[in-house]
Amino acid sequence: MSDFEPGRRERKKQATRDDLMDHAARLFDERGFDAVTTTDIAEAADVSQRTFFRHFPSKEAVLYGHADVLRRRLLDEFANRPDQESVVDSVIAAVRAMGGYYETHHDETFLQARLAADFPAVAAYARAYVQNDWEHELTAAIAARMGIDPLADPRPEILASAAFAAYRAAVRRWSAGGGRAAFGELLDESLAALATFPG
Amino acid sequence: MSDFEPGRRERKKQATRDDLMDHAARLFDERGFDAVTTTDIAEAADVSQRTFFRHFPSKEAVLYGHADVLRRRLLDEFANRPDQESVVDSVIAAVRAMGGYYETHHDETFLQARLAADFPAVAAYARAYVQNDWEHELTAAIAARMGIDPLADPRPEILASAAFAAYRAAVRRWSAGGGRAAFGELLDESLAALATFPG
DNA sequence: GAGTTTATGTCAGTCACTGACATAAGTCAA
DNA sequence: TTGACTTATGTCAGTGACTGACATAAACTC
Repeated sequence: MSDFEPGRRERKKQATRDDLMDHAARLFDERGFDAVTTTDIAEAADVSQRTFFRHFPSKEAVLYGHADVLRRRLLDEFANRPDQESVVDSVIAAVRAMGGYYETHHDETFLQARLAADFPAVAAYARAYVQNDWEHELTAAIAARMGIDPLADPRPEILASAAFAAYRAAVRRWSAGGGRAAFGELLDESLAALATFPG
Repeated sequence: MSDFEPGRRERKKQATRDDLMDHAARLFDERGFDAVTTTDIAEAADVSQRTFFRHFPSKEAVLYGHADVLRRRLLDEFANRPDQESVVDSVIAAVRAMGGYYETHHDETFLQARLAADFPAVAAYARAYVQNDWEHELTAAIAARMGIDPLADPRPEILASAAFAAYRAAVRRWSAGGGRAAFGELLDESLAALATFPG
């Protein structure tokens, strides 16, 4: 299938990328976002600062290096929902599919939430790049499923945006509780409000 | 009332701020966002670059110097809606109240839309700071009106987020049409999808 | 083993943004 | 009017994110 065994070059590249992400997370955790420079991260991973920026387009991006994994979960789940299901229920299931990542990657996701709460630049990046990307892709998928043009009809965008608002509300509650609650349950509670909107 | 006649110092400060905004808009319009430096803007307004950053926290912010005017319209309109009106209708009216600004300030708002379409940093700022702020305030107002805690109940955030998704959809259609359509009508069409959500 | 591709290092540069200190203009009271 | 104060601005020096250009060595291909 698509899981080709990559060559040594590709493996080393991935290893460098993972190293950068790991050391960045550790340093951000220890000192906070602002007190860590991209040079600090690069040196911790034993590469040049230039290499850091070849792997990540910004200092914020290294914190969300797995965003594409979540995006894939979202879109795969949506695509696999049965056709007869309502679009809202499919959207709920798709966003719900992202929730599992918070339980299997607790430290990573909780660090993201903590830093987003403490550092406006992190929150802005998450909102304007990460979530915006997810929302945009989900909007396109919804429109395709509905057979309409997302540029002409605002409904797909509204639905996707509402779904991610529920997602953010769940993250906020989870983060406020110290990350101890089961994220999946909070997300379910939050998404339930969608099904009964504007309830 | 609150419209005190400000003193000369305050008037000069406002004049400097307005100068910065005007020259920034002109330069952005002529050259695009990236090709204008904060020093360019400061020099055009005949002040130091340091003064630019005393008035605006970032290069992006000068483009949205009137965001608080729109925020006020949003919140004032929401607060003035009759109590017996449904919350969704009040939200629609509140967002609708922002629409008039696009007609009285066509060049300014169209420039914002054009730059946001062309420069990711502008779009990110608009989304993560400007709209996020409006959305947050509207969320708080909705929660107060509903008598619930916006941190515990996701519904206010979902509603506010859906409303601004409709707003963005209207801006996108307006911008794509070269700003020639009546923004208020596009916004009305977009917001109509809210009332029938998830229609 | 030769030729090609590419991930990385090095270097120099731009520019957004900030703290510290000095100054002049505006404000307010005696 | 004068004098004390507040504050908007200028100047200066600095930090750090991010980028283009060029060189090199490792990995890949044939």
